[in-house]
Amino acid sequence: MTTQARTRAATINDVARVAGVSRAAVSKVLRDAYGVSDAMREKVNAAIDELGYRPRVSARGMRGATFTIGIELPNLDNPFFSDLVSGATSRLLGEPYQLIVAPASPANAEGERAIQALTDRQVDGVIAISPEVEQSWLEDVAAAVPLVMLGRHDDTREYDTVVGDDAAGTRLVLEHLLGLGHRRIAHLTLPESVTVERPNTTHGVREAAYRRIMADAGLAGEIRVVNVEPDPETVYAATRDLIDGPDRPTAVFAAHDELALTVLRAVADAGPAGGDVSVVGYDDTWIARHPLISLTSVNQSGQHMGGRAIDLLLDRVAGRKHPVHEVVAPRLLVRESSRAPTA
Amino acid sequence: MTTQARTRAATINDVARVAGVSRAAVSKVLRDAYGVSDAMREKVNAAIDELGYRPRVSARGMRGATFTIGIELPNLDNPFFSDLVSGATSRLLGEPYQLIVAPASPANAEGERAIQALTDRQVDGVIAISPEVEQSWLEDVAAAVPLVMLGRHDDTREYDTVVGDDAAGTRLVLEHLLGLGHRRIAHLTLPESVTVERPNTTHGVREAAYRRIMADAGLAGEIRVVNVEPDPETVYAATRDLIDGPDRPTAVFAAHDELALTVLRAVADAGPAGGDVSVVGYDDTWIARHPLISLTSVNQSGQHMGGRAIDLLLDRVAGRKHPVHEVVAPRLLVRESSRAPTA
DNA sequence: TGACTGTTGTAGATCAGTCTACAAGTGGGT
DNA sequence: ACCCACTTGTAGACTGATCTACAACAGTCA
Repeated sequence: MTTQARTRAATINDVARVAGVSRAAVSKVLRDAYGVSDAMREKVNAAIDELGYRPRVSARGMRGATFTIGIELPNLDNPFFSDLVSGATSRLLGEPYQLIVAPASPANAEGERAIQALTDRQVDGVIAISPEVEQSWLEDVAAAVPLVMLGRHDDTREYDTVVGDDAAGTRLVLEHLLGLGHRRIAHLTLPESVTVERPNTTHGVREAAYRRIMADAGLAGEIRVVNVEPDPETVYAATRDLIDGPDRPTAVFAAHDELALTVLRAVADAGPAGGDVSVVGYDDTWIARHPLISLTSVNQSGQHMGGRAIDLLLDRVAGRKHPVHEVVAPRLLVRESSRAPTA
Repeated sequence: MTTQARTRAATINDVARVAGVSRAAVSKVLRDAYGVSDAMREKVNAAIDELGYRPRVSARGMRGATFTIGIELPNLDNPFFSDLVSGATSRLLGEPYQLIVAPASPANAEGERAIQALTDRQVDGVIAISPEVEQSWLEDVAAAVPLVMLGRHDDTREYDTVVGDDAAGTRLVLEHLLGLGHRRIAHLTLPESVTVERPNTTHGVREAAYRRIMADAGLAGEIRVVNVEPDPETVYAATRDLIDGPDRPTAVFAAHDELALTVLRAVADAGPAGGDVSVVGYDDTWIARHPLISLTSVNQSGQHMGGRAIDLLLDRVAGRKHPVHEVVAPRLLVRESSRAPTA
C-alpha cells in the first residue's frame, strides 16, 4: 500500500459526459448564466456531485474571472492588519469571492513584488497597503485590475482609497496630551523614507500633523521626531535613548500600536529610574485594550476599513469608473498609559 | 482624461515576436529549461524587459506549475499563526515560490473550504492547520497535491506533519505548577469537538496529557477541564465562572497564549477579590514576553515550524514519496504570571 | 400558414502558457 | 566521407475552462 500517483481530478468534460450534455451547458450552470432549463441544471448538478467536480480556477482565469481577491500586507505581526483582513473576510461572506493574503516579505520593502505576485495570479481585484510604492506605479497596476489602497491619502482617479483621518487623529492625541499638561512630547515613527519622502501615507500625514500642531501650540522648540526601522530591537534601543538621554520627554506618541508596545516595554524595563513617561499609540488594536497593557490609542476601526475596501473593490469589479476616496473618522480611547506628567 | 479601458498586457507571443524567436523558445528561457544558447537568452530577456512582460500564472497552471504555495490558517488574530507564516516566508526567500495565505473565515469551521480554495487555484503545495478536518479527507487532498499539516499527530503515509511534542510540553507546564505547590489546576481549552473527538490534534493531546499527569500525581479529583469556544467573550465568562465559583483553582493552564491572555484579563479585572491565580499559556508568542504581560508559556518556535513545513513541502514537490512526521521539542519559559499559590 | 420572438442547447474558437517530438546544424572519431 | 551524438530551435498538440454565434424548437399573433 504505497502512495499512489497523483489522481486525475474530474474536468468539465467528464461532467458533461456523465450528465449527457455539452461542455458549454455545464459551463452555463457553473456560471449561473442565461439559457439553462431546470431539468438541465438538475442533471448537471447531479453529475457534479457524483464526480466531486470542482472547476479549476487557473482554467477559468484564462478567459473569465478567478473569483479571487488578493490583499497585500507588509506583514502579519501587526494586529491592525489582522483586523483589516478579518473585516474584509466577513464582508466577503456570501460573495463568491475568495480572499487570499500575500504577505510582503518582512525583509526589505517587498510591496511591489507581492502586489505583482497577486496580479500575476489574475486576481479580480487587489487591496494593498504599500506605503513605499510610487503612486504612478500603482496607477499602472490599476489600469490592469481594480485596486483599493489602504492608508494612503493619494489623490488619483485610477484607484480608490480607504484611509483614516490621520491629521484629525493626531490632533486628538496631542490635544489630549497637551490638556494633561505635557510639553515635551516626542513622536516615534517609521523612517523618513515613508514619512517625509511620502507625505501622502498615514505616517507621513501623522508626522506632519504632529509638527504643525506642536508649532501651533507654541512648542516648536519641543518638536522631536524619532524615525526608526520598525523592528523591535531598533525601536527598543531608540526608546531607551530617549529615556536615558537629556531632556527626557514626558510623553511619547508612537505612530502605531505595535511601536507603542515596544515603547511600553522599554519604559517598563527602565523602571522607576526611567521616570514617568506617558505612551500613546494608534490603531486601538485588541492588545491595547488589555488591562495589563491599557494603552491609550486612536481607533479607526480596522474591521470597518477592511470591509469598506471590499465594498469599493466589488463596486469597481461591477464596473464603477470614477474614484472614491473614503476617510474614516478617528476616535481617541484614553487608557492608563497616558496621564498627567509628574511635576 | 478619464480612466482608460483595461490595458492589454504583453503575452509570450509578443515577446517571441519582438525577440524574433518562437514562443517555445521564450518558454524555455522563462523556465530555465535545457537547450537555450546564450545569444537567445539575451535576446529574449531584452524583449521581456522592453515589454515589461510577466507570465500569467493561470496559463502556466494549465500545464505546468504555478510556483505558489498556499497556507491555510484558522485566523490571523492568533500571533502564533503569524510566527508560522513569517517562518515560512523567510524560508522561501530565494525560492521561486510565492506564499499565499487563505484565512478560514473565523465564523464556522471553514478549514475545508479554505483548503479547497487553495487546491482549486492549482497551488503546488499546501500547508494547513485544520484541527477539525477528517484525516481521510486530508488524505484525498494529499493525493492531488503535496500537503503538510501543522499541529496534528496523525499517523498517515499520505502527508507530512510538523507538530510540537504536546505531551512533553504539557508535562513541563504541570511539573512546573505542581513544583510550585499548586494542586487545583484547571485546564482551559477548545471545545470537546477538537479535543476529545480529535485526539490527534495539539489540543486533544494536551487535554489528554493534562488528565493523565494530574491523575498520576494523585490529583484525579482535582481534574477540571473547561471546554469553550475560543471567542474572547466566552473565554472571559468561563474564566470569571472559575474565579467566582466554588473551589477556585489556584492556577489555570490555558491551551494557548491567545486564550491565556483573555484569562489574564479576566483575572486582572477580578482584582484582589479574585484571589491569586497563576496563568500559563502555550506557544510563547511575542506578547507573552512583554514585561507588562509576562506570561509563563511553552515555546515550540512557530518560526521554526513554519520553516520546516516549507522544507518538507519542497521535498515533496521535488518528488519525495515517503512520509515525514517531525516533532518539535518544547521549552518552558517561566515568567511572572506563574508563582507559588498563596497559602 | 408564415413570420416573428424567445428559449434552450451546442459547436468551435479562444485564452496564454507548457511540453513532446523532431528537424537542422555542428563537431568528432574512424 | 560517413556515422553518430549533441546542441539548439521550432511546430503544433494540449491544458480546462469561457464565450460567441448560431441552430433547433416552441409559442404567439396576424
